[in-house]
Amino acid sequence: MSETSHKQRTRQRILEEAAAIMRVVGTEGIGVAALMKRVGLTHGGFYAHFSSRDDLVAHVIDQMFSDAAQSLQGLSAAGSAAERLRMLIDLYLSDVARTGPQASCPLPSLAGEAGRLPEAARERFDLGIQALEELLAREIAGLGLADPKRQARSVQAEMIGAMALARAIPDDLRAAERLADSRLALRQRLGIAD
Amino acid sequence: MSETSHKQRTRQRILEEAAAIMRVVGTEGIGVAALMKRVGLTHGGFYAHFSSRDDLVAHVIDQMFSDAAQSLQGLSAAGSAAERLRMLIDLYLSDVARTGPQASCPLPSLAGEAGRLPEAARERFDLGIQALEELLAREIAGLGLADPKRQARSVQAEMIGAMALARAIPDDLRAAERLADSRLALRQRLGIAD
DNA sequence: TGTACATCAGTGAACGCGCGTTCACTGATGTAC
DNA sequence: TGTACATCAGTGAACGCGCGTTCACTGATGTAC
Repeated sequence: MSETSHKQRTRQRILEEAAAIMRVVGTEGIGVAALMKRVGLTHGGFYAHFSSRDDLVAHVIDQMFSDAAQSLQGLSAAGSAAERLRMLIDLYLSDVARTGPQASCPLPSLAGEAGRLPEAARERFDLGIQALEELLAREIAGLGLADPKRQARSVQAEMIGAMALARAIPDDLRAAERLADSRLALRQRLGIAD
Repeated sequence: MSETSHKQRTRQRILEEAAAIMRVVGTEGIGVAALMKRVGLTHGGFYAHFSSRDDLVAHVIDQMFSDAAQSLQGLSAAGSAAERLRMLIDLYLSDVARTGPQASCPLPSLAGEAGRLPEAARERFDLGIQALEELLAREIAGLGLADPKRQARSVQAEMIGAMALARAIPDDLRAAERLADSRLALRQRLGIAD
């Protein structure tokens, strides 16, 4: 018998598949049946793992944020605050994150619909907003800039807006250019353009 | 007989009602029957005005952008480029726009789902992105700043991200603070804080 | 080691419901004489 | 001015469909003896 039971592992597979899909198509972009088929199961079994579709969505939001947090994990070790911020910006606004959103931050694609999410999901979403805000504020404080909290919120707004816009632009080249523009603009206004 | 026929006026009423609603709940947030009821008609009559729901959505995107353009119309007359930009930022990121999105820009709430919109709607959305980008670039060029196009894209990203995030935050006070933060940050980095 | 049985993750048919769409009809409006 | 008729915006019942959810059942797994 393993620590994590077969059932727990199945639940996790459902969550990860749902997170990957909903990051692209939104929380209403896929149904229970289609999701379970992707996992390789039938739709009836879904309710052995989640009490309702809304319950799934709430947990998926959590999953997305912990995926994103994990992909930023390696960062904390790097050298100076400036280096860490440059890496964070380049990672967050990378073309990989734009086109293959496997573990990218859910904020850009879901912020617009957050207000209409079920209550539980909305609260978790808000926690995710605050977590990123605090992470940014900590690093910006490390740069010695004035008013790091305000700066962090402004930077967060640009990062999220830039990614949302880039994904909305049909032309691939212009979309990529957008991200490059914001990567540069952010470095410049934080004074960390090397 | 008036210039605009009764039918044309009805069509316009449907479009305006749909634009107001979809700005808040997204393009998939309301059905044909509920929309027509809001207009004071029955759902069957819808197809005398639009060939399908997707057809409506495409025209609604247009409607949203021309509403937003109209609400920025008065701006073009004002004094210096700096004054016009300050007014634009304050209008775009106002609390009125956040809470009562009657004629506010559709970009913040719809950017996240733009990639999944039907083709026609997606293209019109892209035109709206470019129109705002060019408006901003023109004004920023008027300030005499270097690389106004790149600056404009960066500013646009922050404006859209700030509004999307503010709408996603459940706490009213924190949401309003977000907007105020970005209004100030934008003025500062454009060098137009009076 | 081998058999009997309990457990329970997963199956798949069935449900009620709301959706987008169709269509035969109604009844107010405005023109023709 | 008054009547007869055509037009057509809007009505509302009906459709097929996919959704979230339920539930009686299956069959593989692992424990008891």
